[in-house]
Amino acid sequence: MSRTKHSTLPAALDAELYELVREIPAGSVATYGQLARLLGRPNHARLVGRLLGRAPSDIPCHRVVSASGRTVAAWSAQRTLLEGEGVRFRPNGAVDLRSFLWRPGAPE
DNA sequence: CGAGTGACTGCCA
DNA sequence: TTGGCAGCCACTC
Repeated sequence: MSRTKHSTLPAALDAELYELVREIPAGSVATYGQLARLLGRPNHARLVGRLLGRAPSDIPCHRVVSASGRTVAAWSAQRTLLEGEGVRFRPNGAVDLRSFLWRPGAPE
């Protein structure tokens, strides 16, 4: 186990998170808190963000935004990628979650 | 072991 | 609608 015994979180958490993000269809977005909740850790939204930052390029982490619909400030390409999938942004620079928020289990 | 930091969230003025 | 504040957890110094 590379992970030290001091870790309070299961090592499988990151693997589950990556699979979850892969389930997000193009043209939809999810929030950090939403993913954290699906993982059974509603308070770990910040951890989700950290894991996504360390996530491999195979993960469409650009489909994850904050609860306000705000994209990563230091990641200008994220907005470009989302727009390329059909996601529209509001004048204030935030995603219109009301229309593009991913709904697990719902038909596309 | 304490303090600071961060791809966050929800409540309140 | 916008902005400020506290709570949250893991990592780094």
